[in-house]
Amino acid sequence: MQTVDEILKIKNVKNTAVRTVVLRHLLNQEKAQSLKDIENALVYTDRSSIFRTLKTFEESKIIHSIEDGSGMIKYAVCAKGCNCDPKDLHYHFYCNNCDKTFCLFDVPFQNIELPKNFKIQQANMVVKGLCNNCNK
Amino acid sequence: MQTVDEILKIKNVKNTAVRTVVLRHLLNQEKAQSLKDIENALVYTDRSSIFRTLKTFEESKIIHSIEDGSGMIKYAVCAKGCNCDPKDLHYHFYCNNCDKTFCLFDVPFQNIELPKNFKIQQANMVVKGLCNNCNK
DNA sequence: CATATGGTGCAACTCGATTGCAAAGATTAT
DNA sequence: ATAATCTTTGCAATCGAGTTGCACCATATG
Repeated sequence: MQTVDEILKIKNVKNTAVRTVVLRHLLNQEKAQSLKDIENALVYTDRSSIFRTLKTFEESKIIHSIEDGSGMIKYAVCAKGCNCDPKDLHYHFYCNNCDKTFCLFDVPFQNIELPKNFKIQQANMVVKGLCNNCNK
Repeated sequence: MQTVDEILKIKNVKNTAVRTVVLRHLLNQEKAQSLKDIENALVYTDRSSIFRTLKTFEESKIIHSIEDGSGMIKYAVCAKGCNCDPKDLHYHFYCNNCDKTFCLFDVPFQNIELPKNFKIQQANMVVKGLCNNCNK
């Protein structure tokens, strides 16, 4: 696992107090986080600062966003070397029971045969169901 | 193509003025519609009535919703025989240029090997890029 | 040190989604 | 047919995630 400082440096994003604490928080999570999640975890950090930090991180491809249908956009740290290209796509899993969203980095992403002249640029793939913890 | 009356009857949903006009509108579209889209098209029908109609239709599996990342939930009529089970899943395509969302009924949905003990119930799969009309 | 650039915190605002409530319409029981 | 009940509809208000304006502060640059 890369450190906060390493990631910011590689992605050419200036290190600040808010950015450090937000990125550290994201790195420590096993599930994708919403703005609200982060806000609740970092009580002393302002919502709009977190918001802008997330935008910065997303533009710099430090994190990617996921629309899991919960009504809130979730964010997760990109895998090392990720460039958010189609080749970096992966599935996400949303647990209907515990409301967690995971990146399924290990599930191979299959090429989709699009209709003629359709061109893929990104994708938001969310599988919903029960996670290993709730499927009992 | 089934008629409005047939669909409502099959899905056991009472036929009303609003339901008829909303479903007819949805059947006539080639792309998935947001609440706003429908509202704009059906000027004389109240927003909240359309909203509740969509909820009713979704519960009855007359339509399915798609989160395409545009910030608005889109709705499309389910294919005949669809039960909104995993077997009925299909990909959606969101055009980054013209903002249309299509159901890709003809693209085979590939089985995804989930991690151990994860169970699929539904999925929201959105491929983003350029549609055949905009990819020129 | 002076100035410019960018980050932060607060408060306000936007807009899609949702709800409360009363009126209108449909259904069922008497 | 009429009364009682349940459902649908329209209007207005509310909710909440996301976003922005602005003033202040921190850091970098000359």
